Amino acid sequence: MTSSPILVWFRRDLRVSDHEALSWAAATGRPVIPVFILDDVFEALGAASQWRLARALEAFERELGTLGSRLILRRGPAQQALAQLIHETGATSVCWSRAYDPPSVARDKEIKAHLTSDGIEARSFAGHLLFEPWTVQTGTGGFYKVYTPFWKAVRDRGVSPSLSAPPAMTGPEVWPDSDELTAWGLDRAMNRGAAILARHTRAGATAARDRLLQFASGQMNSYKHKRDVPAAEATSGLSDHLTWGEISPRACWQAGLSERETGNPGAEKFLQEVVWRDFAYHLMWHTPQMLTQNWRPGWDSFPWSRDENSAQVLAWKQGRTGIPFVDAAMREMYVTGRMHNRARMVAASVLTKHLMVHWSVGQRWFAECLTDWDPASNAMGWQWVAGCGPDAAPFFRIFNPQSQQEKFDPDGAYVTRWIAEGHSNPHPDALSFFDAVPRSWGLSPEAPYPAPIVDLKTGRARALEAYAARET
DNA sequence: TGAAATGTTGGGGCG
DNA sequence: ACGCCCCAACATTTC
Repeated sequence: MTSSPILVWFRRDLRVSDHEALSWAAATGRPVIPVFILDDVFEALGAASQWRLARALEAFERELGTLGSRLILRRGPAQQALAQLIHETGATSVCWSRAYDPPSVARDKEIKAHLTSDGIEARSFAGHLLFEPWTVQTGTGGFYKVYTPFWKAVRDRGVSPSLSAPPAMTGPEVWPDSDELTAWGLDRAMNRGAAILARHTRAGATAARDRLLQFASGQMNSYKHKRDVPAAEATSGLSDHLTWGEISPRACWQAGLSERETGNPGAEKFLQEVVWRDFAYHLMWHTPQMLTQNWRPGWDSFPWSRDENSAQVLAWKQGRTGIPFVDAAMREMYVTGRMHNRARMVAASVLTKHLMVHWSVGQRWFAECLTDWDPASNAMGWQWVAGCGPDAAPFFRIFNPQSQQEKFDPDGAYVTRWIAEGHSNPHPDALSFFDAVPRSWGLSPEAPYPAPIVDLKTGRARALEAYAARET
C-alpha cells in the first residue's frame, strides 16, 4: 500500500531545511511521521549537551508545528522504539541522516539489517557533513592524516545546492502518542547552571540561519585575524547549531562561497574552518580509536596522569588554576556552554603539558560542559594539542598562557569578562559563574584570586623533561 | 595554530 | 677616527 507512513528518524539533524531524508520522504506524498528517540547514545551525553538537546528539540517541535507536522518522542532502545512505532502506525519505510561516530554507526547498521529483514524499507542519507568520510581519498587510496592535503582535495569539489524545506508534508490520519519532553529530564544534570546557560544560548534552525546571515554580512570580513581574539566575538558562533544539525554544513559552505565571490576577505578562512569539521569526521571514521586512544600509540607510555580528581585537575575544571587566561576559558565554558578556540588550545595545553594530565581527562570535562560538544572535533582537537594526534602540534610547542594572553587579549577584555576576583565592579558574566557552579565547589567572588597551581616555568621544564625521557 | 635560548647585526654612546 | 661596549632588533636553533 503506497500511502503507508514513512518514519523520519531524526538524531543530530534537527531541521527541516536542507534535509535529504525529510525531503525524500515528503516528496513521496505519503504521510510523514518525524521521530526522535532518546536512546543510550544520547543518554551518554554530558549535562550541558543533554540540556542543549532539549532546547533543540523544543525548537524543532515548534518548527515542525508550523508545517502542520509533529515530532514524536520515544525512549529507546531505538530498534524497539522504531518497531513499536511501525506496529502502531503501519509505517513501511524508515529513513534518517547518517551518523559517523562508532556507537551510532553500529546501532544504525544493526537497525537497518533488522528493518530490511522485516520487510521494512530502510534508507539513510547524507547531510551531517559536506563530504562523507569514505568519499575523500588520497592518491594511493588511503585516508588523509594531514589537514592541508585534505583541504586541497575537497576545496574545489562541487557541493550540490541546498534543499529548501518540503513545501508540503502530510501527517498520518492518527498521530501516535509522544512522550513529554519535560518528562525525559534532560535538564536535570545541569542543576544551577541551566538558567544561566539559557541566557547564552539560541537554539533552533531559525536562530541558526539568522546567525549565519548576520555573520556573513558582518564579522566574516575580519574573521581572518579577529577570530583568534577571544574577546572580539568575531567567530561565527555556529558550532552548537552545527552539532545539532539546526543548520547544515552545506548552508554554511554556500554562504562562504557566495561571500568569497563578492571578495569578502574572511570567506576563505571560514570555508577552511567548515572543512576542519569534516576533517575531524574523516579521521574519526577511518580511525575510530581516536576517540579514546592516543592516535599515535608511541605515546601510550608517556607519563601523563589519568587522575580525574586530583587537586590540580579539580582546580583546572573549576576555573581556579590562578592562571587568568586558563581560568577565564574554563569559566566561559561553564557559563556559556562554549569556549573560544584560542582559549581551548591554551587551556588544553596547560592541562596536558604544565599539569601533565592525559588529554582524555580534559576531553571528558569538555563533554560534560559544552553545548556544542562534538566527539570528532574534540578528539581531534585534544590530540592535536597533546601532540599524540595525526597532524598534531609537536609536544614541545608549549603555549605560555601568559604570553598568549598578552598576544590575544592585550587589553584584558576577555580575562576581565570572566574573572571577578579582585575587581571592585566585576563584569556581570564573571559574577554569573559563581551562580552557575555547584555550591559544593565552595566558590565566592569575594575570595582572593588563587595563586597559580603551577609555576609556568617549572611546569614547562617538567613537561619537556618527560618528553626528552620518553621511550621511542 | 610556540617559547625560550642563543646567535648575529648594527646604531649610538663614549673614552 | 677608532675600538669597545651595550643593547635592541632580528634571525636561528633548540626544546
